Formats: sequence, structure tokens, C-alpha cells
Amino acid sequence: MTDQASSDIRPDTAGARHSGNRYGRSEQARRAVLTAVDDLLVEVGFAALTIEGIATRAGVAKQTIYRWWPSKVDILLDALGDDLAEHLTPAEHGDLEQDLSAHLAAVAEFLTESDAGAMLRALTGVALHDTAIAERLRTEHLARQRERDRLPLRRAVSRGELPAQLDLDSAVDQLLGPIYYRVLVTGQPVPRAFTEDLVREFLARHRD
Amino acid sequence: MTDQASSDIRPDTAGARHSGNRYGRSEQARRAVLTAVDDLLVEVGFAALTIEGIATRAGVAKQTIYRWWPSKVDILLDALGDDLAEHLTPAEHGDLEQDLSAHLAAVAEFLTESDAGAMLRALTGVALHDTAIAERLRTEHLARQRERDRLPLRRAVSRGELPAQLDLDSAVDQLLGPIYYRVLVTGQPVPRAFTEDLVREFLARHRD
Amino acid sequence: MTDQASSDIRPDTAGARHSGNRYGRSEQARRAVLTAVDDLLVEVGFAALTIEGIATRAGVAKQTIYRWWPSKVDILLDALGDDLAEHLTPAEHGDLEQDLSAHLAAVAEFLTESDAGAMLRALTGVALHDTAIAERLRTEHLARQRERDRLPLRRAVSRGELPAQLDLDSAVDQLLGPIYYRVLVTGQPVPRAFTEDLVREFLARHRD
Amino acid sequence: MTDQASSDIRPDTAGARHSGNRYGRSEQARRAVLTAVDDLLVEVGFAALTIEGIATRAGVAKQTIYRWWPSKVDILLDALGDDLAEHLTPAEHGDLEQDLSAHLAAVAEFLTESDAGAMLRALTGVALHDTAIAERLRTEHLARQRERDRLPLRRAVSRGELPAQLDLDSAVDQLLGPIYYRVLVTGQPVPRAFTEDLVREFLARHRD
DNA sequence: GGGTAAGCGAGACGGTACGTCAAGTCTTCTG
DNA sequence: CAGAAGACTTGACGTACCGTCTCGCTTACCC
Repeated sequence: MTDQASSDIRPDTAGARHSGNRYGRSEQARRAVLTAVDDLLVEVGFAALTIEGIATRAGVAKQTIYRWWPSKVDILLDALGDDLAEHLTPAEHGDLEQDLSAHLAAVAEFLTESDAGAMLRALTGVALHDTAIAERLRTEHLARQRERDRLPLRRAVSRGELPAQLDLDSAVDQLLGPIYYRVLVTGQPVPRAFTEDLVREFLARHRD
Repeated sequence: MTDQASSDIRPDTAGARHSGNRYGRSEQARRAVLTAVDDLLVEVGFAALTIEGIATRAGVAKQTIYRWWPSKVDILLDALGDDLAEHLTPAEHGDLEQDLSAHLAAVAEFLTESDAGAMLRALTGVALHDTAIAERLRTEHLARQRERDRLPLRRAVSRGELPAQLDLDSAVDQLLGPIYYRVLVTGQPVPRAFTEDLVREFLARHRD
Repeated sequence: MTDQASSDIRPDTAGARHSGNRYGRSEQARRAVLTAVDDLLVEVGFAALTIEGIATRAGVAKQTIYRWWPSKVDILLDALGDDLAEHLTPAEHGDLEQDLSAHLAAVAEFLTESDAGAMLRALTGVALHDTAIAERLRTEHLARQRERDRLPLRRAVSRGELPAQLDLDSAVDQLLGPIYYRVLVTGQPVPRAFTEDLVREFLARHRD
Repeated sequence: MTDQASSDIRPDTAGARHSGNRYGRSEQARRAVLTAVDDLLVEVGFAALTIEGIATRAGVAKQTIYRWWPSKVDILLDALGDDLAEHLTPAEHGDLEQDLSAHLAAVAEFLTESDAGAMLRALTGVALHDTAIAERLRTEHLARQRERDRLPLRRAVSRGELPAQLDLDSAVDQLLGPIYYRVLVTGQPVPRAFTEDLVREFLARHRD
């Protein structure tokens, strides 16, 4: 889990030697806060997540939180870190069906099972209440993820498995949309059969 | 916009216009609150929506709100009323392509353009933070809507336009999922071309 | 102990029936706060007196304090109430020496022994740090007290015990100044002998 | 302005002008702090005087202040320095009336006009909130000043202008008390006429 | 048509968390 | 090794809403 939002402020993440002086913020405090947010989100839910609660749990002063994160949401955006890249970077098996099957199953599992998925769901909830946050969520996390989501298709096009004129954006929406819809809206589970089905129908349509 | 959640408490919806009597609540106050919520949600957004703000805007005492609605979310669930049924009941043209095209376009427009759509998006956001509310949103609104979403397909099956063994649930997810995904997650617009495309590919796949 | 500063807001001190409604503030909360301030000032001293501490001790919400008193000092000014009038209104014995002796002794005892005297000393300390508060302390309490301090002399003039052209202001300064000086500056005790001495010398000078 | 409280810690007051070295504290930093306190007290008043403000104004690190002064009040006690001795050492004219007139007028002017007088008033205010500080103010400054205040009278006794059995303490209280009372309590000005009057009445009582 | 009881507006109340400020401590590097 | 810089914990500040309460007014219905 690395920092994206505020890496500019903290030039030397590497060394991480300092704690409470002019030469950089306390890496220890930073980690404690992100961990606390992670835990509390799972334990009490977003609605009951307070800055004071985070500070207490992290064993950190409220002021330290406000010094580095402008708001509760910034902590979440920070805490999400590189989780998306880590969990949702599609592997390459040299075969579109395998690639897609694995990736869609990974997305489904990430969203429904993992703590990081819970974080993303919570952030999506906030984004639905505040367009500014929606914008940040997209530029800081979702845009890159969308790029990753396109990857299996792009590679298949390179291999000649898919036609070159395929609309990748549209294809991604058709493949991932139903999964997100189930998770975010209807609350239905997303079993392996569901994602396999999506892949099968997609391939039937586009592979010739 | 009619009441569902609390219609049982209010026997005399009809001609009432009192402010203080012993036989039933004030229809005027009820309407003022629902209207105020509607307006404020659009004006200030969900994040800045407070009970006190609603009370002030509605010209109503806070206590009156608490008397009839247990929480802010209940007001929203109430305010959403029959909007879904009104905006999103699919018409019957006797032709699946037309039915689906019209319905999907209606869903897209409802979600992105209407005030009621904003309310649904806000409620979806809350639902992502609170599973109890998610449950209520589903039983009070989404379940019925899903029934309506299935309607065009069911009718097509009756007419023999679609095979009888078609998995309706799955089909609905594939048709609506991408639309909700764009609206709730990526924030991309949902142009007519997008929904037409969904319909075209769906029909190509399932119509024989 | 009656209210002076905010009596305008609370028209019906008499009945004191209400608690938490539009027809007036809670007399109970008001008394609890003033009592708490009284107690805490003695227990912890002015330096350690916090609004939060007062609220906790009074069993009152912080907001209730802020609703009625703009600042900590206002509570003190309010808590001082009519204590000055009660403790320091000079009696009339028909004899200047007796009147003065009794009054000066009362002043000395009030300042050094009573809780209300501690309050006045604390307020004087604040006044030395803030001229606006100094002004309020004077207009709300000290001006009236000075009038009372002049009273024995004025009566003596009426009785012909003192010359009519006596400068009352100056006389009061000479009689009370040394007492306040000891209490506020040097911290020496103010025994009966000291005040008697002041009276004796004053009379020797001015009585003919 | 010399150091009393912490002179023991600083062996080389003389030629020092370093900023960060191993040979004792920086005289420059010390002076900067005392000057800053002096200025800020006049500019913003005691109530708004903060350690951080002093540090910023003095161009000194907060830690440097804490290293040498245990608290804000210590800085003030230090900043007051020898001002009392410098401004309020009574001159000797060989005549009691002249000596007293001059001294009382000097006291009045010092208290009401000078920056050092403002400092003393501020310290008196703090002393009224904290008996420990009151004690320090007295032992570090007021005791010596009281000695100086007694001086004109003591000399007059020597010269035979005043009776030998005169109670000096009481006399000082009667002469200075009214002045301090006006300055600290009533806020009235202390014109020359007022101090002259005090002297005249005192002499009328005790001389011959 | 007069009495009565519920709904109403108003708003004070005890709370919780907010985001800010300064206090006093600690750690690092510079001169 | 003192000093500048500044991050740290702590705790109080004053504010905003929460959800509860009490009050007195205004009705609709009932006797």
C-alpha cells in the first residue's frame, strides 16, 4: 500500500527514518492512520467512521490527521492505495477466454470479499453524494483501473483474437457493468457462473 | 408522488389541510417536507442535507419531522415515492426491440437527468454505507423496479420473440448493468447510441 | 444571586416554570452553571477554569452555556450577581466612625475571605488583561459599589459630621485604596487594626 | 533591562553573539525574546500573547524559549528586569515633601504610561489568578520595590522630619494604595493633583 | 357551542463530532 | 551543543446537528 495522493509532500518514502521533525512526517503515524481506517471501516462501517475514532484507534493525535489529510475521504482515498493495481491487474495467459474469466472473477471477488473492496464501495457511496469526490476517485483510482480492465481485450486484438475495430470502452462496460450493478445496486452475489456466462456470451458475439 | 412507508398512519390523505388537530397528521406539513427534501437534495446535495435544514425550508418544526419519519433516509425513501413506477414502467409496443430501446433510454435519462434519479443515486450512496438501508431500498423500491425491468423480456417470451428458457435475471443484468455502471461508477454519459448498442447486441445473441 | 447581564432575555425569572421550550430558558440550567462556576473557581482557580469543565460540573451541555453567555468572563460577571450589594452595602449606625469601621472591615473580609471576593479578584485579574472587560466590570459592578462606598460619607455630610465641601471621591480612594492595594498587590492580610487605623486617621484629618 | 531569574544559567552575558554553538546560550536569542515580549504585550495585549507568537516575532525556535524560560510568565518576569529599580528609585532632595511628591508622581506615571508599567499590570493580573505566580512576583520584584518605596520615609525619620515610631508599612500603604487602587481597580487617571493631595494630607497628619 | 386532546411551530436541552488553536515535548540537522 | 525548524500528543476552543423534550396555540370532533 503506497501513497499516491500525498507522495509529493513526502519525498523520501524510501528511507522512512524520520518521526516528528522538519525533515519529514512520521511514517509510523501515517501507517497507523491508514491501518486504523482500514480496520474501522470493516468493523463499524463508513457511517460510523469518525476522525476522532480513527485518531484514537491509530494512537495518533487528531491534529496529525488534519495536518496530512484534508478530510476523512482523503484518508480513504489514500488507504485504498495501490490495492486496485495489486488485486485487479489482469494476468496474461495468452488466451482471451482465460484472461477474461480470471479477471472478471477477480473483480467480483475483490468487490464482494476483500477489505479493499469494501473501501472502494464506501468511496463509491461518498462519490454519489459529492461530485468533487467522484472526480477525485476517478482520476486517482478508477481511470487507471479502467486501463487495466481494457488490457486483456487490447492484447487479444494484438493477437488477432478480436477484430481491430472493436470498441474497447463499450466492451468493458458490457463485461464489468453487470458485475458492478449486482454488487452496488441489487446486492446479489456474483458467482463464478455469472462471470463465466458474461465471458461466454461476449466471446460468442465478437469472436469469429 | 405518493406515500408508501407511512400511508397506514395517515387515514385522511384526501381533503386535509389543518395545522394541529387530534385526528390525523397534516397533509400540508407532509407535502412541505417531501418537497423541501426534493429541492434541497438538488440544491445542496445529500452531503449537506440536514434535518434542521429540511425543517427550516419546509417551514415545519423539527419535531414534526421526527414524529413521522424515523430518519433522514426515511424521508428520502418516502420522497422517492412512486417516481420509479411513473418514469420507468416500460410501455408495450408489441415489438421487443422497440420496447427495450425505449425502456433502456428511459432508465438512462431517469438516472442522469431527473431529480428523482438524483434521489435514487443518493439513496444508492447511502445504501453503500449501511446494509440495513440497502435492504430497505431494495424491498421498498428496487424489487418492484426489477419486476418492471423484466417485463419487456417476459412479454417477448410470451410472444415467442425470445426462447422460453432465457434467464431473465441474467438478461436484465446484462442490459441494465452497463447503464448503472456508467452512471454510478465511471460517470460517463449514457447516450442513445450506447443503449441502442446494448439492445442490438442482446437481440443478435438471443433472437433466433 | 440574581441575573443582571441577561435579565432582558428572561422576562419571567419569577415563575421559573419552564425548562427547554420557546417560552424561556431553563432556570435550572442557569443556576447549575453559576453554581458550578462558583465552586470551580474556588476549587481549581481561574487559570484552570474551562467552559468544558463548567459544563461537565454543571451537568449541562456546552452549547447551553454558549447560548446564554458569550464567554467565560460573562459567566463570572453573571455569577458575581448581587453579591457586592449583599455583602458590601454599608449599614447606618448614625455615627460616622462606626459606619466606616464596619464598612471597611466588611470590604476587607469580603475581599480576602468570601468566595464572591475570590470571584471579584479573578475578574479584576482578567480586567488587567483586557480593557473591554475592565469596562464591563466597572459599569456592571464597580460603579454601583463605588456609590455604596460613598454612602457613609455622604450621610455624615448630611448629618454635619463632615464638611460639605469634602471631596468624596478622593476620600473613598484614601479609605479603600490601601485595602485593595494590600489584597491585590502586596498580598498582606488586612486585619481589623489596619482598617481601624485608616478610619482613625481619616477622622482626625477631616472631622472638626 | 537585566536578567535576574536565569542569570545563573548564562555565564557569559558579555560579548556573546552566537547562534547555535557549544559555548552557552545565545545572548542574541535572549534579547530577541525579551524584546518581542515587550513589543507584543503592548501591541496585542496579554490575553493574545502566545509562546508561538513570541517565537515567531523573535525569530527564535519555540524550543529555545522553553529551554530557558519555564513558562510565559517567566518571560514576563524576566522582561520586567530592573525596570522597577530604574523608574521607581526615589531621588533624595533633602526634603520629605519634595521626595514624596516626586516619587508618587513617578509611580503614577510608571503604572499608567510606561510599557514596563503595562508589564507590571499584566503580571499583577496573572498573579490574581495564580498564587504561585503572585508569590514569585512579590519576591522577585515587589519586595525590593517596597523597600524603595519606604526609602523617602526612612530618610525623613533619620532627618527628624518624621517621628521615629512611625509605622512605615502602614504609611506606604496609605500613600501608594490609593494610586494602585485607581490604576488597577477603578481605572481612573492619577493626575498630579491627586498625588499632591495624598502627600499634603499625609504630611499634615504626621509632621511636627 | 364548549371542552378536550392530538398535531403543530418553536426552540431549549444534553450530547457527539467537527475542524482549529496553542501548549509543551521530541527529533533532526546546521553552524 | 545551542539553535532553527517543525512534527508530535494533548486538550480546550467555539460551532453544527443530532434526537428529545416541553410549551402554548390551533383545530376537529364529541358530548
